[in-house]
Amino acid sequence: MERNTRQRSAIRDAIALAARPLLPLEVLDAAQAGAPGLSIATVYRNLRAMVDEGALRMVLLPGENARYEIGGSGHHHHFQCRGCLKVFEVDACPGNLQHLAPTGFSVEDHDLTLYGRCGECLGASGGTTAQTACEH
Amino acid sequence: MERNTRQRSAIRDAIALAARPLLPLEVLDAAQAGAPGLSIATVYRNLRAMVDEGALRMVLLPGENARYEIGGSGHHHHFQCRGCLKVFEVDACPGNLQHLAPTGFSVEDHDLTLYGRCGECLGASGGTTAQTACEH
DNA sequence: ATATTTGCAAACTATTTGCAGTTGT
DNA sequence: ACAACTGCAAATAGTTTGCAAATAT
Repeated sequence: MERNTRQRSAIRDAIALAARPLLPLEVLDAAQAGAPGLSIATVYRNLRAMVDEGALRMVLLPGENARYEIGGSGHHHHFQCRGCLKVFEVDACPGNLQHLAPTGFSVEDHDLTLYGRCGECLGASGGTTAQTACEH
Repeated sequence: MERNTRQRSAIRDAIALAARPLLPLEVLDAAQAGAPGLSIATVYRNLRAMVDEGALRMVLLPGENARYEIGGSGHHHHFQCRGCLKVFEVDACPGNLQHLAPTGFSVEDHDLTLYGRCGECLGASGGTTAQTACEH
Protein backbone atom coordinates (compact mmCIF):
# COMPACT_ATOMS: atom_id res chain seq x y z
CA MET A 1 0.00 0.00 0.00
CA GLU A 2 2.88 2.35 0.82
CA ARG A 3 5.11 2.94 -2.11
CA ASN A 4 8.82 3.22 -1.91
CA THR A 5 9.65 6.41 -3.71
CA ARG A 6 13.01 8.04 -4.11
CA GLN A 7 11.66 11.02 -2.15
CA ARG A 8 10.41 8.98 0.78
CA SER A 9 13.70 7.12 1.18
CA ALA A 10 15.71 10.31 0.97
CA ILE A 11 13.55 11.85 3.71
CA ARG A 12 13.82 8.83 5.99
CA ASP A 13 17.57 8.58 5.43
CA ALA A 14 18.12 12.25 6.14
CA ILE A 15 16.43 11.97 9.52
CA ALA A 16 18.11 8.70 10.43
CA LEU A 17 21.49 10.13 9.56
CA ALA A 18 21.03 13.35 11.50
CA ALA A 19 20.78 11.56 14.85
CA ARG A 20 18.86 14.53 16.25
CA PRO A 21 15.37 15.93 15.63
CA LEU A 22 15.19 17.97 12.41
CA LEU A 23 12.91 20.77 11.27
CA PRO A 24 10.98 20.25 8.02
CA LEU A 25 13.29 22.68 6.22
CA GLU A 26 16.36 20.89 7.53
CA VAL A 27 14.85 17.65 6.25
CA LEU A 28 14.18 19.23 2.86
CA ASP A 29 17.71 20.50 2.70
CA ALA A 30 19.32 17.22 3.71
CA ALA A 31 17.02 15.06 1.58
CA GLN A 32 17.46 17.07 -1.61
CA ALA A 33 20.85 15.41 -2.01
CA GLY A 34 19.17 12.06 -2.56
CA ALA A 35 16.06 13.41 -4.29
CA PRO A 36 16.75 16.39 -6.55
CA GLY A 37 13.76 18.66 -7.03
CA LEU A 38 12.16 17.44 -3.81
CA SER A 39 9.48 19.90 -2.72
CA ILE A 40 8.58 21.07 0.76
CA ALA A 41 5.00 19.85 0.29
CA THR A 42 6.26 16.34 -0.25
CA VAL A 43 8.41 16.61 2.84
CA TYR A 44 5.40 17.59 4.94
CA ARG A 45 3.23 14.85 3.43
CA ASN A 46 5.82 12.19 4.11
CA LEU A 47 6.62 13.39 7.60
CA ARG A 48 2.97 13.14 8.49
CA ALA A 49 2.56 9.74 6.87
CA MET A 50 5.61 8.32 8.60
CA VAL A 51 4.48 9.67 11.96
CA ASP A 52 1.06 8.01 11.51
CA GLU A 53 2.79 4.82 10.54
CA GLY A 54 5.09 4.99 13.60
CA ALA A 55 8.33 5.30 11.64
CA LEU A 56 8.87 8.85 12.90
CA ARG A 57 8.02 10.76 16.04
CA MET A 58 7.09 14.42 16.18
CA VAL A 59 9.18 16.39 18.66
CA LEU A 60 7.41 19.44 20.05
CA LEU A 61 9.33 21.97 22.10
CA PRO A 62 7.68 25.02 23.66
CA GLY A 63 7.53 27.89 21.19
CA GLU A 64 9.30 25.93 18.44
CA ASN A 65 8.11 24.46 15.18
CA ALA A 66 7.73 20.69 15.13
CA ARG A 67 10.84 18.60 14.60
CA TYR A 68 11.01 14.95 13.56
CA GLU A 69 13.11 12.06 14.83
CA ILE A 70 13.21 8.32 14.19
CA GLY A 71 10.35 6.65 16.05
CA GLY A 72 10.43 3.55 18.19
CA SER A 73 12.68 4.71 20.99
CA GLY A 74 10.74 4.78 24.27
CA HIS A 75 9.72 7.69 26.48
CA HIS A 76 12.45 10.32 26.62
CA HIS A 77 13.01 14.05 26.72
CA HIS A 78 15.02 16.72 24.89
CA PHE A 79 17.72 19.26 25.46
CA GLN A 80 18.00 22.46 23.47
CA CYS A 81 21.34 24.21 23.26
CA ARG A 82 21.11 27.96 23.71
CA GLY A 83 24.23 28.38 21.61
CA CYS A 84 23.47 26.52 18.40
CA LEU A 85 19.73 26.02 19.04
CA LYS A 86 20.00 22.36 18.11
CA VAL A 87 17.92 19.78 19.93
CA PHE A 88 19.30 16.55 21.39
CA GLU A 89 17.67 13.49 22.84
CA VAL A 90 17.89 12.95 26.62
CA ASP A 91 17.28 9.42 27.81
CA ALA A 92 16.81 10.14 31.49
CA CYS A 93 13.43 11.04 32.99
CA PRO A 94 12.48 12.44 36.39
CA GLY A 95 9.80 9.73 36.72
CA ASN A 96 6.31 10.08 38.12
CA LEU A 97 5.39 13.70 38.76
CA GLN A 98 1.91 13.23 40.23
CA HIS A 99 3.10 14.91 43.43
CA LEU A 100 3.68 18.21 41.59
CA ALA A 101 0.07 18.66 40.49
CA PRO A 102 -2.62 20.52 42.45
CA THR A 103 -4.78 18.32 44.69
CA GLY A 104 -7.63 16.75 42.79
CA PHE A 105 -5.76 16.73 39.47
CA SER A 106 -4.64 13.46 37.93
CA VAL A 107 -1.29 13.37 36.08
CA GLU A 108 -1.10 10.97 33.14
CA ASP A 109 2.01 12.17 31.35
CA HIS A 110 4.55 14.97 31.12
CA ASP A 111 6.87 16.80 28.74
CA LEU A 112 10.25 18.06 29.81
CA THR A 113 12.75 20.23 27.97
CA LEU A 114 16.19 21.08 29.29
CA TYR A 115 17.99 24.24 28.17
CA GLY A 116 21.68 25.02 28.38
CA ARG A 117 24.87 24.49 26.38
CA CYS A 118 25.78 21.40 24.42
CA GLY A 119 29.27 19.94 24.73
CA GLU A 120 30.38 21.47 21.45
CA CYS A 121 29.20 24.98 22.31
CA LEU A 122 30.68 24.78 25.82
CA GLY A 123 34.01 23.52 24.59
CA ALA A 124 34.49 25.82 21.64
CA SER A 125 34.34 29.19 23.33
CA GLY A 126 34.66 28.57 27.05
CA GLY A 127 31.40 30.21 28.05
CA THR A 128 30.39 33.33 26.12
CA THR A 129 27.82 33.08 23.38
CA ALA A 130 29.10 30.35 21.13
CA GLN A 131 27.00 31.02 17.99
CA THR A 132 30.09 31.26 15.82
CA ALA A 133 31.46 27.89 16.79
CA CYS A 134 28.37 25.94 15.71
CA GLU A 135 27.54 25.52 12.06
CA HIS A 136 23.86 26.42 12.68
CA MET B 1 5.17 57.08 27.83
CA GLU B 2 2.66 54.24 28.15
CA ARG B 3 -0.88 55.41 27.72
CA ASN B 4 -3.82 54.06 29.58
CA THR B 5 -6.34 53.17 26.91
CA ARG B 6 -9.68 51.50 27.34
CA GLN B 7 -8.39 48.62 25.22
CA ARG B 8 -5.26 48.07 27.28
CA SER B 9 -7.16 47.99 30.57
CA ALA B 10 -9.74 45.60 29.18
CA ILE B 11 -6.98 43.26 28.02
CA ARG B 12 -5.13 43.35 31.34
CA ASP B 13 -8.36 42.86 33.29
CA ALA B 14 -9.45 39.92 31.15
CA ILE B 15 -6.21 38.09 31.85
CA ALA B 16 -6.16 38.95 35.54
CA LEU B 17 -9.72 37.74 35.92
CA ALA B 18 -9.20 34.48 34.09
CA ALA B 19 -6.72 33.16 36.64
CA ARG B 20 -5.26 30.87 34.00
CA PRO B 21 -3.19 31.44 30.84
CA LEU B 22 -5.33 32.62 27.93
CA LEU B 23 -4.90 32.39 24.17
CA PRO B 24 -4.95 35.67 22.20
CA LEU B 25 -8.42 34.84 20.88
CA GLU B 26 -9.69 34.11 24.38
CA VAL B 27 -8.27 37.47 25.45
CA LEU B 28 -9.98 39.20 22.53
CA ASP B 29 -13.25 37.53 23.40
CA ALA B 30 -13.08 38.35 27.10
CA ALA B 31 -11.77 41.90 26.60
CA GLN B 32 -14.38 42.89 24.04
CA ALA B 33 -16.85 43.26 26.89
CA GLY B 34 -14.86 46.20 28.26
CA ALA B 35 -13.68 47.51 24.89
CA PRO B 36 -16.26 47.16 22.11
CA GLY B 37 -14.74 46.96 18.64
CA LEU B 38 -11.41 45.77 20.03
CA SER B 39 -9.36 44.24 17.23
CA ILE B 40 -7.11 41.20 17.33
CA ALA B 41 -4.15 43.29 16.14
CA THR B 42 -4.48 45.50 19.19
CA VAL B 43 -4.64 42.44 21.41
CA TYR B 44 -1.39 41.13 19.93
CA ARG B 45 0.30 44.52 20.20
CA ASN B 46 -0.69 44.94 23.83
CA LEU B 47 0.20 41.39 24.80
CA ARG B 48 3.66 41.90 23.42
CA ALA B 49 4.07 45.33 25.05
CA MET B 50 2.94 44.04 28.43
CA VAL B 51 5.26 41.06 28.21
CA ASP B 52 8.21 43.37 27.42
CA GLU B 53 7.20 45.55 30.33
CA GLY B 54 6.95 42.55 32.68
CA ALA B 55 3.24 42.88 33.37
CA LEU B 56 2.50 39.63 31.53
CA ARG B 57 4.33 36.40 30.96
CA MET B 58 4.14 34.32 27.80
CA VAL B 59 3.25 30.68 28.45
CA LEU B 60 4.54 28.27 25.81
CA LEU B 61 3.40 24.67 25.81
CA PRO B 62 4.69 22.11 23.30
CA GLY B 63 2.69 22.23 20.08
CA GLU B 64 0.36 24.97 21.36
CA ASN B 65 0.00 28.62 20.48
CA ALA B 66 1.33 31.07 23.07
CA ARG B 67 -0.88 31.86 26.05
CA TYR B 68 -0.56 34.80 28.42
CA GLU B 69 -0.75 35.05 32.20
CA ILE B 70 -0.13 37.78 34.76
CA GLY B 71 3.60 38.26 35.26
CA GLY B 72 5.57 38.56 38.46
CA SER B 73 4.97 35.13 39.93
CA GLY B 74 8.26 33.22 40.16
CA HIS B 75 9.45 30.10 38.35
CA HIS B 76 6.61 27.61 37.93
CA HIS B 77 5.16 25.09 35.51
CA HIS B 78 1.84 24.23 33.87
CA PHE B 79 -0.72 21.49 33.67
CA GLN B 80 -2.90 20.93 30.64
CA CYS B 81 -6.17 19.07 31.07
CA ARG B 82 -6.81 16.51 28.35
CA GLY B 83 -10.52 16.91 28.86
CA CYS B 84 -11.13 20.62 28.53
CA LEU B 85 -7.66 21.53 27.14
CA LYS B 86 -7.35 24.38 29.61
CA VAL B 87 -3.99 25.20 31.13
CA PHE B 88 -3.41 25.71 34.86
CA GLU B 89 -0.46 26.97 36.85
CA VAL B 90 1.55 24.45 38.89
CA ASP B 91 3.66 25.92 41.67
CA ALA B 92 5.81 22.89 42.38
CA CYS B 93 9.05 22.17 40.50
CA PRO B 94 11.25 19.08 40.35
CA GLY B 95 14.32 21.28 41.04
CA ASN B 96 17.74 21.02 39.48
CA LEU B 97 17.81 18.58 36.56
CA GLN B 98 21.48 18.77 35.64
CA HIS B 99 21.80 15.05 36.35
CA LEU B 100 19.42 14.18 33.47
CA ALA B 101 21.57 15.75 30.74
CA PRO B 102 24.24 13.92 28.73
CA THR B 103 27.77 14.23 30.09
CA GLY B 104 29.46 17.41 28.94
CA PHE B 105 26.20 19.34 28.61
CA SER B 106 25.39 22.16 31.01
CA VAL B 107 21.78 22.63 32.12
CA GLU B 108 20.70 26.22 32.80
CA ASP B 109 16.93 25.93 32.86
CA HIS B 110 14.00 23.67 32.07
CA ASP B 111 10.37 23.64 30.99
CA LEU B 112 7.89 21.12 32.33
CA THR B 113 4.31 20.45 31.31
CA LEU B 114 2.04 17.98 33.08
CA TYR B 115 -0.87 16.37 31.24
CA GLY B 116 -3.92 14.69 32.73
CA ARG B 117 -7.38 15.59 34.02
CA CYS B 118 -8.26 18.68 36.01
CA GLY B 119 -10.47 18.37 39.10
CA GLU B 120 -13.54 19.52 37.23
CA CYS B 121 -13.14 17.09 34.35
CA LEU B 122 -12.37 14.20 36.72
CA GLY B 123 -15.32 14.95 38.99
CA ALA B 124 -17.94 15.57 36.36
CA SER B 125 -17.86 12.29 34.50
CA GLY B 126 -15.92 9.84 36.63
CA GLY B 127 -13.30 8.99 34.03
CA THR B 128 -14.47 8.89 30.42
CA THR B 129 -13.85 11.83 28.14
CA ALA B 130 -15.28 14.78 29.95
CA GLN B 131 -15.47 17.33 27.08
CA THR B 132 -19.15 17.98 27.72
CA ALA B 133 -18.68 18.91 31.36
CA CYS B 134 -16.25 21.74 30.68
CA GLU B 135 -17.41 24.95 29.08
CA HIS B 136 -14.41 24.96 26.67
C1' DA C 1 -3.03 -0.62 -15.78
C1' DT C 2 -3.90 2.06 -12.19
C1' DA C 3 -3.73 3.76 -7.65
C1' DT C 4 -0.29 6.32 -5.19
C1' DT C 5 2.80 10.00 -5.13
C1' DT C 6 4.77 14.22 -6.74
C1' DG C 7 5.50 19.38 -7.75
C1' DC C 8 3.33 23.53 -8.18
C1' DA C 9 0.39 27.05 -6.81
C1' DA C 10 -3.27 28.44 -4.12
C1' DA C 11 -5.43 28.17 0.55
C1' DC C 12 -5.15 28.43 5.38
C1' DT C 13 -3.95 29.80 10.32
C1' DA C 14 -1.54 32.47 13.56
C1' DT C 15 0.89 36.58 13.99
C1' DT C 16 2.95 41.05 12.49
C1' DT C 17 3.09 45.44 10.19
C1' DG C 18 1.99 49.87 7.29
C1' DC C 19 -0.95 53.45 7.31
C1' DA C 20 -4.37 56.94 8.06
C1' DG C 21 -7.40 58.29 11.50
C1' DT C 22 -8.38 58.52 16.79
C1' DT C 23 -7.30 59.43 21.51
C1' DG C 24 -4.79 60.17 26.01
C1' DT C 25 -1.99 63.44 28.28
C1' DA D 1 -0.78 69.91 20.06
C1' DC D 2 1.24 65.75 19.29
C1' DA D 3 3.09 61.35 20.18
C1' DA D 4 1.10 56.97 21.27
C1' DC D 5 -2.58 54.03 20.11
C1' DT D 6 -6.22 51.99 17.30
C1' DG D 7 -8.69 49.42 13.46
C1' DC D 8 -8.29 47.79 9.06
C1' DA D 9 -6.19 45.45 5.45
C1' DA D 10 -2.20 43.66 3.54
C1' DA D 11 2.11 41.02 4.55
C1' DT D 12 4.50 37.12 6.56
C1' DA D 13 5.78 32.34 8.07
C1' DG D 14 4.65 27.67 8.56
C1' DT D 15 1.78 24.15 7.01
C1' DT D 16 -1.95 22.01 4.18
C1' DT D 17 -4.50 20.95 0.02
C1' DG D 18 -6.42 20.63 -5.05
C1' DC D 19 -5.05 19.20 -9.26
C1' DA D 20 -2.83 17.45 -13.35
C1' DA D 21 1.34 15.03 -14.53
C1' DA D 22 4.69 11.36 -13.15
C1' DT D 23 5.81 6.89 -11.13
C1' DA D 24 5.89 2.43 -8.44
C1' DT D 25 3.91 -1.94 -8.41
